Amino acid sequence: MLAGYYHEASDHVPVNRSMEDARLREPTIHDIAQLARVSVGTVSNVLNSRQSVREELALRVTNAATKLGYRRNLNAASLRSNQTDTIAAVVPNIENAFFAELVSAIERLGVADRRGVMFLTTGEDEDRARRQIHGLISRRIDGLLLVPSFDFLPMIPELQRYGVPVVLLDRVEARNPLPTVAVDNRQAGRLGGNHLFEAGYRRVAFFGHGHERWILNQRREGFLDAARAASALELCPAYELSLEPAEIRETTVRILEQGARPEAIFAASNIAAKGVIPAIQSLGLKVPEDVGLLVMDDFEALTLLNPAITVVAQPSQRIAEVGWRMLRSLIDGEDLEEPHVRLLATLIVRGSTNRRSGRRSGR
Amino acid sequence: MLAGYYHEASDHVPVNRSMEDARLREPTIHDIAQLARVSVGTVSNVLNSRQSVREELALRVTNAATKLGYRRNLNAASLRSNQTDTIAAVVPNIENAFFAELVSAIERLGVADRRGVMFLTTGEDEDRARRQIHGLISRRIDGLLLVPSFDFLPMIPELQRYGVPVVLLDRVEARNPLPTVAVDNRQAGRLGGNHLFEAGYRRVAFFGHGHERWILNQRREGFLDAARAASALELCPAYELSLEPAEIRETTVRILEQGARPEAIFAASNIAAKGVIPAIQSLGLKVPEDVGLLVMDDFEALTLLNPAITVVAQPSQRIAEVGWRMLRSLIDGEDLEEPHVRLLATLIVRGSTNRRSGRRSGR
DNA sequence: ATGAAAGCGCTAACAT
DNA sequence: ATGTTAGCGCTTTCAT
Repeated sequence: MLAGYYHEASDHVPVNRSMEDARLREPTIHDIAQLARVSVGTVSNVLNSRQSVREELALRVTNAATKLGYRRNLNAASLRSNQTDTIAAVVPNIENAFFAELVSAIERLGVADRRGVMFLTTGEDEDRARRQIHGLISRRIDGLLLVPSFDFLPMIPELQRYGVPVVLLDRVEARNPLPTVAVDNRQAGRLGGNHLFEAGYRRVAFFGHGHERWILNQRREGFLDAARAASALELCPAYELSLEPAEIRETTVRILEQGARPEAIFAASNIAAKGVIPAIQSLGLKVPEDVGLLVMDDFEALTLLNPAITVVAQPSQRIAEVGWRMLRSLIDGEDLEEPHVRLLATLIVRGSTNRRSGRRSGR
Repeated sequence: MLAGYYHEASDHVPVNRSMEDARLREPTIHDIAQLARVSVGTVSNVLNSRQSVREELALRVTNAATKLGYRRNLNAASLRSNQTDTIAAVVPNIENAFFAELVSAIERLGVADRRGVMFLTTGEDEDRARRQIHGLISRRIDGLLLVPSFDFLPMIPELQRYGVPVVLLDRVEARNPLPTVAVDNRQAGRLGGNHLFEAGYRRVAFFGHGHERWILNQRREGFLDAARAASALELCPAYELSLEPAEIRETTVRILEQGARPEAIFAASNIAAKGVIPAIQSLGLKVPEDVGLLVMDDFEALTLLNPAITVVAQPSQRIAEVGWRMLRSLIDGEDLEEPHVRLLATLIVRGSTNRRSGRRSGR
């Protein structure tokens, strides 16, 4: 044996790798062990601050690691330890500002928590979603935060088998086999409705789009709660549900042109808003004098419009935080005290629902 | 040896892991091999369609794999093969629509190419960026697409040492030690300038913001090229550079209130636009009659405004495609025929620069 | 407290 | 064409 991997004494060590080429190869804990004259076990313990190691040895190890420019090979580590320090977040897309915020918040949590985060989008495509999740299983991620954009039920047994805990975010129904975190959509609808009725609007049209019927219904119920409370129910019959994005614009135009034109519009999602706003503009109607406007889901364009649009905002940051905490509990094998969390939406009043003062400058 | 890894018959098959608990454990290629009565080598060959395997055996293997619900352990595979089938994309943030598009495009390429993509953002924070990249090295990713938002030069030796090829996107200077793909910012500035001057505007103010001085200068040079060509140079002295987003609004107001008010504004980035637009609104000026507006970098809000805003758009999709192709070449050990690619920006004319016809409805 | 050695699941080199 | 086996870099168990 020509050039022992360890020093000459021991002899179960590769021949073909001496210290010389440790400068060329990616350094391993063996290189560190050799340089610091300790065993690989000790190196591992020091680097992961696991067991108590004599301070002097620990110093030798960290010095050697720095000197060699060592970077832990997480693939090797997780092969052995069965954890990857990686969690994944799957959302429908990131062009939607709400998901972009959610994803950003999750990433910040990951950085703070020293865990890697893998983001994937499904593009609302079931097949792609399936492949993405298979990829995640192959990478043996520690956990998954998922905004369902497809029928994920068939995936549950597989995820379970591979020990991947899942927390569902945002698009979740009442009863769910997995833990969930979402906004209270009924409260959100009520919040928006109350504001409109309190602002003096009576005949209010409610527009949604049809990606998630169940959520939309919740928002609508909340809106109707508010209408009932304001005794405005009979005055606001003009609401429409589950329109496709493209249809929303046409429908809005049609409804705004009819005899008893709605005094205000509740756009129940940002996609709905993108149909409603051009419709209002195309008719040359002024907001908020001719028609009031309230949108659910904040996004940047709404603050750039003149007047800026009043919104009911989802607490994306809080959703991320609570979801993250729940997922961590599951990863640590703890039980969840409350597997279904609903968070409150908040109202941000801007110019578009200021009925009394009429249009004001953008200031 | 009490409990051999392998079982009695062939003597190298697990004892403590019989077929029974293969239903409980995560299945491995050993389980498949046993069930299909072939060797692990053959299983590996079939699953990775590497060598020619007799069709009957191949079928037995794939059947067994399906039956067991097998998912390849990529960590183990890459430990051995030194490739992870994963590339990473690092961008400053994803709230910026341009980066969101870039990231989405990269992910689509990843799906098509059957590679995992890890996204990370730096939040323009150097320290966070460093940690993110260390995390990527620890995961031994195959390659990196990076939008620099920090001084990445010190990271290059480390990335090189760990054999991670890098392609820089978007924010890149003239001479760069790494391959780059970006829009031709000078051409983009020229394109926007030409359009404004051709539309009849003479006194045009140019606003940028200061995150990437070099890029901004390029856009400004292009704009000045156009001014020179239109002999409008002496008529448009009012341009400002490198303002912070917050300042841009104030500065815009100040300049629009001065005597020889600019007839049009070229907002050289989407961040600049977010200062310029509220400024124009707050003065009650009408676009495009009182002042024309052209923005570099398309984003959604610009189409929702009335009139919609004319933009010079970056080819985010193309940038992603070219960057991806270059990275793949590097991963495959090929040489790049052209390491610095510049792509053309495109002009999208909307209502905000239609000087002659004045304001029109949003249709 | 430290060292030795087994082995995680896979690929690749080699043998047949 | 198929089987056998070493070993990737790490963690972990067991000795000491």
